[in-house]
Amino acid sequence: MANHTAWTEQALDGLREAGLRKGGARAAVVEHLGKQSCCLSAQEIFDGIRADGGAVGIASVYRAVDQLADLRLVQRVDIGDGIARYEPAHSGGDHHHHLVCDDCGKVEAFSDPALERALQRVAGRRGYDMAAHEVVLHGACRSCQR
Amino acid sequence: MANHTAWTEQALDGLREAGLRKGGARAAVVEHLGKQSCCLSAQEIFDGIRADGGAVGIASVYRAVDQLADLRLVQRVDIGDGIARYEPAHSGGDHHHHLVCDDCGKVEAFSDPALERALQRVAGRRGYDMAAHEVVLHGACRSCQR
DNA sequence: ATACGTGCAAAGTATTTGCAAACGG
DNA sequence: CCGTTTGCAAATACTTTGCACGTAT
Repeated sequence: MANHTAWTEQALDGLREAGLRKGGARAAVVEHLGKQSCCLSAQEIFDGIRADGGAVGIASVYRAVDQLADLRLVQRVDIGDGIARYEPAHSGGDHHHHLVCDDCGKVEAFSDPALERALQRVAGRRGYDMAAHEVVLHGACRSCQR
Repeated sequence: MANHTAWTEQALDGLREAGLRKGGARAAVVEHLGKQSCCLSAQEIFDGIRADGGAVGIASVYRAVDQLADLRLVQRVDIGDGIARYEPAHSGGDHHHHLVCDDCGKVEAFSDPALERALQRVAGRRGYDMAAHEVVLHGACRSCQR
């Protein structure tokens, strides 16, 4: 489970290979994302870094997640509230998607191999070289049903 | 295939049942959406109605799609560019999802029963009463690969 | 008649960009 | 050193809201 550190290093490596320097803000964003398991908005990343004593600008957070997304090191997640969220792109087995409760706003993660297979099949059938994909389920969670 | 009209009527019915009056802007949005098969942004709906000679305000378009989404008559689609899109919610067999080419920006629709089954299974397993779901595949389309 | 719907313009939020100073290699 | 990165503030883009007027029922 402690592959957070693993992702952090993989991300820093990826940035270096892309010819990007390791500035303070970029490193702080990578480190903060590496500590999280699920998706965070730019504002949440910004607040989190500040809470840890870091002094970054929100613009740098946006620039960092944008570059990381371009390099496929982070996955952009859109749960439908108009706020972009970002999470480490797990090339390995941690890959997951999201269940959103429209009632209480809770966001849960899930993963399902059959779903992934179906997606691969669809992409192949259409001749797509699939770089990423996103699945969001909306509904009422168990506790919100009545 | 001419269930566009069918959806239009279903949507107007739904609005009436919800106690909403049939104002000009709302009707124009429903009619315009009914003519489309795939997702449109608020701006595109606005432009389309204007092109047809209608005179609506963009605010009314946003209000209309918002109400239609609340009534589950339209599905909100987020393809990752920060612009919300909307399309008729096909309760029937027209249900589909989207393939986005990150290179040329093309958006294609697809549907896959195995995918739907996998989603239902996941929701059931987690005790979710699934109201909607969205699947977006990103990648390079056949023509953009080289 | 009266509450609801609409259009416009102003406000609000999330995100991007210009730029001079700080910094990494 | 020199080009990249950063933080700030201003700009932009999409969406929402306030309000006076129009309209459906």
